[in-house]
Amino acid sequence: MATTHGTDGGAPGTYVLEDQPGFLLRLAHQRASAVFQEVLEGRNLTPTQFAALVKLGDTGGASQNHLGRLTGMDRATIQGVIRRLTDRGLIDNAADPNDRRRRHLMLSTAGRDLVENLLCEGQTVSKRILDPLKPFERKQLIRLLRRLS
Amino acid sequence: MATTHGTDGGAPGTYVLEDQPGFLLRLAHQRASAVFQEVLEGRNLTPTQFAALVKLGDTGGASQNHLGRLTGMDRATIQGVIRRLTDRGLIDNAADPNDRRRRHLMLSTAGRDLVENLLCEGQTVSKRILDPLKPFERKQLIRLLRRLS
DNA sequence: ACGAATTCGTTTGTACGCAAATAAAACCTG
DNA sequence: CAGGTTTTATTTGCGTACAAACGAATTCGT
Repeated sequence: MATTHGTDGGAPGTYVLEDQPGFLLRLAHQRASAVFQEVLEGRNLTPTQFAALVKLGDTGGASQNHLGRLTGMDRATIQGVIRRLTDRGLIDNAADPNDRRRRHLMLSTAGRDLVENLLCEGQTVSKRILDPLKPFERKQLIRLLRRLS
Repeated sequence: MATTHGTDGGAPGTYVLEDQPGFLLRLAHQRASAVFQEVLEGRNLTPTQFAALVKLGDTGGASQNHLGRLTGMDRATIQGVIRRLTDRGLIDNAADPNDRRRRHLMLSTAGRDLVENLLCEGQTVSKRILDPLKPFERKQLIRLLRRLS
């Protein structure tokens, strides 16, 4: 007999929005962003800004496009993100002498200090997002999500 | 010994962006939206618009805020979504006689026809999103995502 | 019944996310 | 080395997503 749930179709006329992966991913992402804002309240930082800062810390410096690839933002998106972080003095934004098309991005001293202080809160965000799951399920979810993209 | 992966922290100074659930959810959601656009190419419809239409078909009619709650959109967001769908003649948007604050929303005839034709493509979208996973993993992922929100 | 609190919808402002067009610089190839 | 292609960054336009403030309508407590 056909169940209402499951991913294998069900009855011909059946389409349960709440069971579709796209819909569930949208809601899960919304909740993740909400948790981020809650934990980093008052920091005035978005998840994408945080990602850009962390990756810039990891790499020690990158071009705008390259950083975008590392953090999953296209050129139009990363442009605004970098502009806002540069305006706040968290990123040093210099022309690349070797390739005048590129902007060489680095964390400023203030940026480096900020990231260092924020990594701990980043861990808290991840823990809170995964809070509804049992430990082994958290690893499962991470593993499955990695394989989706 | 501590591994580089896993959700239980790892070494004190370690924060691997690619292992964080928020970052992975953002990427997965981006990919899901891309698949949606690909499958429904030329339809000029977004995932949220699709969700609103489907839910309006399920319920047979709802107020704007109520529909927003069902589809995970806040008032400001659902407002624009409904306006665009109404402008395109897919939704009938009437004043509620019982409560003059509310707008009573229903699928128009064109909207009902469209949704009926689109449900099949919706199934295709879901299948394509879950394509990288084995069948039992697809059910696992859906189950875990449901518990996150 | 009346004032307070709540709900509904709108509007404004900020920030992703992406398509498409543009300009400048670097590259490749003949 | 000249001409075409590719890469980098910017800009415009549209569509979510959400906070905050607002007016209008309803509901609730007393």
